Amino acid sequence: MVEKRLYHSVANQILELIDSGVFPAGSRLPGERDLATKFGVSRVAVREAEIALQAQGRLEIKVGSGAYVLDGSNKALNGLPKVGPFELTEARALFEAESAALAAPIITDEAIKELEGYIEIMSGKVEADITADEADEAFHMTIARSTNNHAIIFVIDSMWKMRTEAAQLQNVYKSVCDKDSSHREDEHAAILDALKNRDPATARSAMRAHFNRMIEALLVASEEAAYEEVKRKASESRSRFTLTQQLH
Amino acid sequence: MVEKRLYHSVANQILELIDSGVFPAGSRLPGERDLATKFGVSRVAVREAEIALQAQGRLEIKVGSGAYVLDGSNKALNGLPKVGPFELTEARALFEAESAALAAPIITDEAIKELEGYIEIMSGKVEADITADEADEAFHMTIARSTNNHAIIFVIDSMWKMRTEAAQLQNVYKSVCDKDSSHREDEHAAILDALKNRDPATARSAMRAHFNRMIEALLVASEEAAYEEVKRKASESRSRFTLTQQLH
DNA sequence: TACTTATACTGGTATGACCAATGCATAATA
DNA sequence: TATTATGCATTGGTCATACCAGTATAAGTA
Repeated sequence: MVEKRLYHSVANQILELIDSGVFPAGSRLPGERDLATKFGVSRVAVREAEIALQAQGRLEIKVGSGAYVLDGSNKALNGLPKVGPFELTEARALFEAESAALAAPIITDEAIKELEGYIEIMSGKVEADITADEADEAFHMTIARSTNNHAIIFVIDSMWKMRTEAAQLQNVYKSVCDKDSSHREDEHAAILDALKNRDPATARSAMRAHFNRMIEALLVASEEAAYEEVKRKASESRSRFTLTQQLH
Repeated sequence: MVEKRLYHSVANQILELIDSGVFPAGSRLPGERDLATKFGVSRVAVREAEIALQAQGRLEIKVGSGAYVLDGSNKALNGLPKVGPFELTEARALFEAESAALAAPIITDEAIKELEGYIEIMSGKVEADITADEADEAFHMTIARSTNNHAIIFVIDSMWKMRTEAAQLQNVYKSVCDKDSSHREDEHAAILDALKNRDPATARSAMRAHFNRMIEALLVASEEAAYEEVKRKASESRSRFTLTQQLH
């Protein structure tokens, strides 16, 4: 990873030390002067790094005492929480369905046209300067923006920026998304259709179905995986989610 | 406002200049050296302030060129988006209702007890080291945590941290919350009751009703207000929200 | 033993210096 | 004249050093 600013690099090095257990939560970091010599940089760089980490909620800096490690086990590099693919998809199913329902009665014709464009890009029928995945995100964000509700827009945008915690989970997630691309078209078309009809209830259920099927695919993929951790999360997610499905 | 670190103060001064229109979006800030002498601080303090603002997405710093103001008209001091009370309550109605529905089947007895405690605190029947408002927030966050879904917990927590953009709107919001305190007890009791019965559908509708009533109160209060801006947002919010209500 | 005090830390801030990237005015060129 | 090359002033990035103000702990005192 290339860092433009030196303090980014220093911050990442500090995070590595924390995550590797050298400095567990609650412990005190070495002084800025020590870290500076240890990393071969000036004290300024260490200060800026620690300030950045403090802003991300990973450190608490006490004057005259030191910098203390906060429990950041549930936080990713970007400050957003670490979430597994199951709970992330579950949350999306719930929230994006409501987003679609809210958007349906008030979505503009321009937004509809935009959505049609993204679907074409995802199908690969037209040339575009964005990838299919980027078009996927744009599709969902355009619906969110159509709610005209900034809180909803922020929330859904945040969920797109969250990343899964573990590498193997992320790989499972990615492979599912790839295999999913065929279904994706139909499901997006169904969502768009409901929006065209300005039908909130259908838009909601179509969006739910979209994510529900993604969860099902995730469950299949995770059961094929060799990791117990993945299987445990799968069963957790399934027991909750199946119940919710029955309610709609 | 008391700032612990100097760069906080400097960052706020820079933000004031931006918000007051001295440096509009897209414009270039004076050099770090100029700002340092202007504010009567060292260049280090200015640098740290600009780094913090960059992390908040308010500035873009280009080496050799300068610091450029990004459009932050929709962002509050804490980095979260500025949202009006209507859209915020609307988003809460949607998302927290789903949160309650998801939590209902799996909420623990311990969490139920905790919720009962918060209700007692809000009613003023018991002494506590937290205020009624803090108990209110704790009530909702406990439900969110009961979903066991970190994405949902993060989202609902974020919405509690959002603040309304304009002072007059905030006052309207606050006064409504105060007048609402009597209803609040009953509504919270209804939510708790549904959770006790592990009934997702009822929990969802009870939570919706809770926020729906708050929106109604907001609309009444805003129509009494003298500001056209408030009235406009009220009508916007009502036209959307009434429709959504019919769907559940 | 209990309390005060001295001292060696810590982070916070300031200053001045130098480097590399940038951008613009100027000069050299086609 | 239009275009390109060049030089220099400005900007952010980094460093070394110094000093200040809290903090914590060991030494000293009652």
